[in-house]
Amino acid sequence: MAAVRIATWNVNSIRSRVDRVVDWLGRSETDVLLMQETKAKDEQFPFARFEELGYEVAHHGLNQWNGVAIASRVGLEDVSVGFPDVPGWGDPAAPEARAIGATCGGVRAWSLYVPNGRTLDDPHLEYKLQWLETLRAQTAAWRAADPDLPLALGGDFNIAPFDEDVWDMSAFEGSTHVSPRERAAFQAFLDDGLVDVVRPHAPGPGTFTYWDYQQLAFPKKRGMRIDFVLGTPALADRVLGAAIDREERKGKGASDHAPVVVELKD
DNA sequence: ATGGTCGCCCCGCGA
Repeated sequence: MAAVRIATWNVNSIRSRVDRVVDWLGRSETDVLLMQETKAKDEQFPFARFEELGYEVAHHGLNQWNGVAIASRVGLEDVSVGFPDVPGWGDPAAPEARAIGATCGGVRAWSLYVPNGRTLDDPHLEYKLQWLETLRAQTAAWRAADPDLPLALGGDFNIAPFDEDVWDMSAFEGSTHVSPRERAAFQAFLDDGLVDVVRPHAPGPGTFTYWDYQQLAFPKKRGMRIDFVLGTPALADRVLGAAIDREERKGKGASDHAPVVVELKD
């Protein structure tokens, strides 16, 4: 088999975006697509549109708010959802975090939608931080059990880890996504030895994955880098290249996030 | 052209 291409994409509603998503899949030679914000219940997900292209799909969506999915044409095994020990997890009424994992082509891949946090004084921010710490500890446990695990954590982290990851820090004073506590929660993954496998291939500043729909943010280049693929060393060693496909942010009917693509050698 | 939110299933709210 040739190289494996893994992508993560916050699609902002799969039902409103499915034509664009499957068109992109057909063109991009992506083998494993991690999707977030499908905004669909499981019974609403358009599985057939992926299956007819040769992809298996696993979806985890409890309500209209978020929902995550993995589409793979290189196998989809050992699917699991969620982190049950996180408060709020599994509450169907919670418009909050979702996670789904599977083994695809020998890589353990997770599609993550990290809680937004809303505002610095909102209880959802504490939930976000707790959720991230639970994920970090879980990831560390998996790695302790299998040091050579090729693991990819892909998704919308709702954190801009460095100043260069937003267009203007002064516009984010008092905001979530850039606060020291959120950045520390992200940095903890890096301190554990996980690697942002995209940044070396798509360096900043001004390299973003998300642009708000409002106020002409995209043409004005007012974006944020909040979508990431973090890999274990066993995965990072296999990275041939990575890119943010900002072309997909263009035009009518675009998601507000661009796909982030990582290519791995066998 | 990349052009002044979008998408939910509720008509406001979260992002």
